[in-house]
Amino acid sequence: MSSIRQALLSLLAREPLSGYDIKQRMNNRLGPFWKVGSNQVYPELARMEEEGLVALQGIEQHDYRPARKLYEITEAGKEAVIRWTTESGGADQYRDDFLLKAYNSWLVDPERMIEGVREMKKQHEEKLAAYEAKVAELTSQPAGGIVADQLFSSISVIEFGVRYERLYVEWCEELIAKLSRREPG
Amino acid sequence: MSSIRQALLSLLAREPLSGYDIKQRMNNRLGPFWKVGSNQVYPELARMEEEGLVALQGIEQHDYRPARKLYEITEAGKEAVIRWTTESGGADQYRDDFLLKAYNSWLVDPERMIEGVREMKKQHEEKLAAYEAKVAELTSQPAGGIVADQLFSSISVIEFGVRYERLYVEWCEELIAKLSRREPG
DNA sequence: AGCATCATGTAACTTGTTACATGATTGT
DNA sequence: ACAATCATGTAACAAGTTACATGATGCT
Repeated sequence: MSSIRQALLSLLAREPLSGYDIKQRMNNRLGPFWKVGSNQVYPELARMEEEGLVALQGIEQHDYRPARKLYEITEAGKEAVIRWTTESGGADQYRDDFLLKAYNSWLVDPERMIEGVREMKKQHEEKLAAYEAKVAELTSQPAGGIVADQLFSSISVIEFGVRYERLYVEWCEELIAKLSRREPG
Repeated sequence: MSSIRQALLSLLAREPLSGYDIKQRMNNRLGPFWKVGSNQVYPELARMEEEGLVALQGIEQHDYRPARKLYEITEAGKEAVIRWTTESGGADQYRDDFLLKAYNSWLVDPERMIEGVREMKKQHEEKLAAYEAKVAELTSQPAGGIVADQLFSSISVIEFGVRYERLYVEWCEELIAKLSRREPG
């Protein structure tokens, strides 16, 4: 099963959404955790509707705006998400271009390399700040019932992001330190 | 520029290799950090040879075995790696199916979810052990000159892997603890 | 007898990415 | 005037995965 499909169903399991909503959720809210384009969202929604995993709940029309096609998950869709969520699968392989660049660090001038690492560090610091803000925002939200469980799940995931970015930043710092020692002078 | 191409060139920058060697290096040595199939390696090598980034160094023939086509990196190839390594690029987006499953944890029975998390934790513990062994192996290797720099680069990358797996295992443990609290009883 | 290893590759298929296309309105 | 936002989609291309194909030897 394709991963976008899983992502869409996971979002729709929480609330009815339009294709546009989904794109926003993925690119802004949880992004840059997962990015998708309209080309993936709309055709996949159509395919899932055909297969009965989602259903068109209705079409909203606000003034002049283009019509919003709201989709909701069906029972079959919910079952599919639950099945996938509980089924066991191998760990995804981690893949990052920048690690490959670090693997090539012996090839290039340390000073040049340090520049690149600093830049990367900065980018991850920004992500870290964004995730931390998001955790704070979600944590301060008082809620009960099913929503509390949803919040708990969301926070767990973003918490992972926070730690991941922290680890990345620390690793960059140490790499810079090590490369500095190698520098002539 | 495709990532496999970069991976192949990064390996060939260190020493001449055959397609088979490259596959082994990626799937065993550094794997499961990065997996490739022969379908990606051989055509890419051929393409890079056409473009003058690598050159056929010679063909080895040991007894009965199929001929080994040894490739070496050219000056143009080396320049391309260095250019790519020093050029700045956006941080890769992190993507992991299991996080999406965690995002759906509110949907499923906590006990079922805990099972899945335990399984995932185990897989990452295994990767952690493998990376730690690799770091130990590389650290104990005495070497000087250019090889020392190559070793330093390799260790940096695997060190990242060690920390990443450690973080993953810890996160799994905490998720299990949190899910346990949610369980009825 | 049957499977794994070494070593090369091809073919078919599924995913993901980049760019294009439309069209009204609100903000600069 | 020009860009951005809302909202839908299509088309063309690039990348990655799974399965297939060959053929000798060594191990169980």
